[in-house]
Amino acid sequence: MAQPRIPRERSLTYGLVETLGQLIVTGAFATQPFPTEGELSRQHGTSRSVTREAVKMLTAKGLLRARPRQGTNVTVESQWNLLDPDVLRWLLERKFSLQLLAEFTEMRLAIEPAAAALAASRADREAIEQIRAGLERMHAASQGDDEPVAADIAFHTAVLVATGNRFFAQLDPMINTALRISIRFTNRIKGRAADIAQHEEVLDAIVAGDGERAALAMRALIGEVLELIATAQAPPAARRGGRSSA
Amino acid sequence: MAQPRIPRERSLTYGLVETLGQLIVTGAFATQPFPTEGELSRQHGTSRSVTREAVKMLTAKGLLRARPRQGTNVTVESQWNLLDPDVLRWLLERKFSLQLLAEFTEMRLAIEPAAAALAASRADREAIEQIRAGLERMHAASQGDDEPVAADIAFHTAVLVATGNRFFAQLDPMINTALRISIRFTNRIKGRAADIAQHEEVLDAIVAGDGERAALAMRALIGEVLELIATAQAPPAARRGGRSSA
DNA sequence: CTGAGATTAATAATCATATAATATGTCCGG
DNA sequence: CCGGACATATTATATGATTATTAATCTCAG
Repeated sequence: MAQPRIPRERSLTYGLVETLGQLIVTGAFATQPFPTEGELSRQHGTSRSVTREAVKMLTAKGLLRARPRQGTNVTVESQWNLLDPDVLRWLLERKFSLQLLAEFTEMRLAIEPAAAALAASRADREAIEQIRAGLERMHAASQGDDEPVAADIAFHTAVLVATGNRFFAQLDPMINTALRISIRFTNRIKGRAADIAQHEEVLDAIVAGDGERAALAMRALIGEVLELIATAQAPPAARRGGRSSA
Repeated sequence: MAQPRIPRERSLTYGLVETLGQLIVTGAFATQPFPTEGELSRQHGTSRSVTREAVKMLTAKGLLRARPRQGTNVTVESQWNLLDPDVLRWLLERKFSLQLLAEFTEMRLAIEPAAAALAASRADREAIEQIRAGLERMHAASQGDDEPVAADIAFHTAVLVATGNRFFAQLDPMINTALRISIRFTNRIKGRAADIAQHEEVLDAIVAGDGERAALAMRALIGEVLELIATAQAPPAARRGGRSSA
């Protein structure tokens, strides 16, 4: 009679959202129709309440659309809300593509230099301390005393917050999510130590209140990432010794 | 026994989301605690299912947080997802502030010039036709033959889509929502006819494939809006004949 | 008095079931 | 061939009961 006491770090509903979200983005329902409410409940052993709420959340993320009698359907990919950290994470983790990573980096190239410039003109002492703390974590990480990915993310988050602009700050969860996967990729290509100096340049410019220089430094930083991705995307024939792709 | 047949354009759940969302952003629960599940059902005459699903959607938008025993609470404003069109609309319509509008425009200033540059380098014939169509609607609107707000929005949407970058395209619903209110404001300050030429410059640059010029033109366009807002925000003493604010 | 640990109680989370509303297709009469 | 009545599948809504979680309270040894 005693339930197995499965400790779940999240509720049943969120667990189901996670499971279904990953299935959807990987195209599990591209050929077969999306299950009906009752079928979902049976397949995943959850009540209809839980099922319904999970479907509702996925609808809010733009992945599903439910209508009476017609059933629940997966929407076309262009309607998926990439700005939602969950959706973005599912795509990058379960259906990774350099193309998507390139598009994401392209957007960072628009956002973050502007954020650095705003930070230079407006960051208060506390905000600058946060940026500095991120940089110091990167230094520590290069010595093996901190987690390099977390350190890098802390730096970029601090810059976004330092803008004092709520919209830039709101982009943080999404950028953090993608950055985590992005770094995983770029780390395989080049060492981290090299660009700590570039991050330092960004901080210096912000402290000096020089928005233009801060933007340029940030642009250089992200531009390099974009180039790395573009290189990896280039047809293998253009690279030495690459395996032919077909 | 016949139900009153109230035609509801949206479901009960979405109606409740709308109602509660507006109440939350206007601070209706700043002093009093947020009602419990059962109380909400009674107050709004909806079932617990509907109530729960509405709460879940507002949780996804970052406005609420529900925990057993503690109840459901309104989160701190910094956690509200401004990138969600609903949240943004509620804020701008029900709790308008020039400060928020300024921050939004600041972000457009980062996004849209970059989008214009990308469009210049990548837009295909179809995408350019969409931008041109938007511009032509603006012309028509200046003659009273179209809706000026819709025309302006169509133009900016077309540029975002023309980037071929899914992230820029995804920003569209949010920018559209805020633009609708933004234009309502700036229209009160200046006539629209003046800046059609500037929009034309953006299109010309994109057609010519000149990303830098396209970005500059777009930046000028949005920069003017930001200046308008900044002027309106300036302390009344700095303006001629303004009423004292206290 | 104090603090750690056990107990209680309030509330969301989940489950189960029933009814209503709404599209979608089918069939029949014209 | 067409249009409307009707059947049907599925989501939407409603309701009551049970379970899990956790803040608050109480207990009691120190």
